Amino acid sequence: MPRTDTASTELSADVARTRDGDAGARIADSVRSAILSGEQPPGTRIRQEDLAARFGASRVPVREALRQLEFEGLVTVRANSGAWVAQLTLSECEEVYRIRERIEPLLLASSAPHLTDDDIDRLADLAARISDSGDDTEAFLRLDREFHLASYAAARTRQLGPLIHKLWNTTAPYRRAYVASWTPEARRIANEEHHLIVAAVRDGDLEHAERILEGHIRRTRRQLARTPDIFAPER
Amino acid sequence: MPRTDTASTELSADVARTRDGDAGARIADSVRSAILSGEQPPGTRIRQEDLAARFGASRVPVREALRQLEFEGLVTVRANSGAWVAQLTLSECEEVYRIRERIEPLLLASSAPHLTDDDIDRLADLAARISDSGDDTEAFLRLDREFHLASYAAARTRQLGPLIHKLWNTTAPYRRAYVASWTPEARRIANEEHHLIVAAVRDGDLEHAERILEGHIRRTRRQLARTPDIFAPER
DNA sequence: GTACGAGCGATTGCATCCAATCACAAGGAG
DNA sequence: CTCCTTGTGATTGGATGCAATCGCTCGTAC
Repeated sequence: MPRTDTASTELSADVARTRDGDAGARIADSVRSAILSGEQPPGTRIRQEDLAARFGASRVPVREALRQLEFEGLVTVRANSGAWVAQLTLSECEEVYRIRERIEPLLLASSAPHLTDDDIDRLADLAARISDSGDDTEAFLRLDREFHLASYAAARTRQLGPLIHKLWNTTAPYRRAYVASWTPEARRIANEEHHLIVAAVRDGDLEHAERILEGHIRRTRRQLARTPDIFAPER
Repeated sequence: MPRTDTASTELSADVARTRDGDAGARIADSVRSAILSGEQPPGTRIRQEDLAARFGASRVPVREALRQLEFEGLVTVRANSGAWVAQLTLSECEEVYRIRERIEPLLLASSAPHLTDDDIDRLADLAARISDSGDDTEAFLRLDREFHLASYAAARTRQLGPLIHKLWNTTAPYRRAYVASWTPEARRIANEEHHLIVAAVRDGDLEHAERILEGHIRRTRRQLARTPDIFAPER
């Protein structure tokens, strides 16, 4: 694996002799982005020793990292057995979307009043770039995430923000798969909704922004069932 | 500390020579209930060595337990410094309630269709016993929690249920304080709402049940600001 | 040929040990 | 008298090592 190899040297060099008090968090960060980037798809086995070697650390902080990721829903740990990149069933994924449907509008409403005009200009720019991304799925995923998270960035919230971040992350591996399956029409609608959100936010019409966002997420949820094969079998 | 002492012997005896693969979880369970019961109020320092000694374990599983509790929002860990029982500011607590307001109705709606008549009878019984609990705060807290969680118990959900459980837990130490400050009138309204929820569930009117529950939580949230002194100072 | 059980390797779980860091207190300079 | 500095004790962070557990293979009985 040449790719992970370069990553490992870079990271172990970075980690090697620092003692900032939380090596586990750094390891978790790295594993998290590996999962989010699709480098490690759901179901992949994660061995503690491997990670330890990759980071030049012992298995103790690795275990902490795995625990952290477990509570973030990105990793599944089975006692005395091992850890795997978490798999979601279709209904679990729909569940996450139903939750997001209800609380992301709340976060947007908390953030929007604190967004500056510059922030909103940046949102508009992102929305435009998403529209221009054509059928480049990776670009869409990256920009879409950036757009929504930027719209929430001004919220001064210690509970809701991190929670929603977590929900985004747990479904991230699957977004990649089902976004790729969208029709041009579905993408066009999503793009429209982005622009509508920007307009509502700029207008200060929080209720309207909330409603569009709710519909945006709901519509996405209803499209999930179109690609049931990407999910783990129901238990 | 005679009280924690008895607890310690009991627990260490229980834990002593089992190796079921997750001592950390067991330690976390115990610390969690100590926090939820009010035995360890917010702000209490938690020393790893103490816990390790109490459970006859080393500090390694204790650290895992603390991490777990940190991600549950019950404990705050500062690197190289220590762990404390988490403190909430008033606005953080309100945030949790705003979240619950939006997603607990969803959980109720997921659960209600699967509740048997016996389950609903039991809910009605709990609602009655809550009404009868007078001004016994501890009884109210226990029964109220039992009532709501029982109303959610039939939901077959791997994401939403645990999340709401977590939200309940993070605010538990404060519920104790502000419920004690409720007027008889406030309690009476809460009791009414419990009965209304039971009636709506029995009737199969999910939308109505959702609306009452939402109002139930919102009303509670708006009463929080009446006891700002029990919360940590805003940062 | 199939099903069951014992043995072995691989991997995790936990205890012990050492080093790094922080909080606090005492001392000295301004 | 106040503020900064320095050293010491207490506590956490992480590495190493050993024991328990699990999955797998191979052999054996039916």
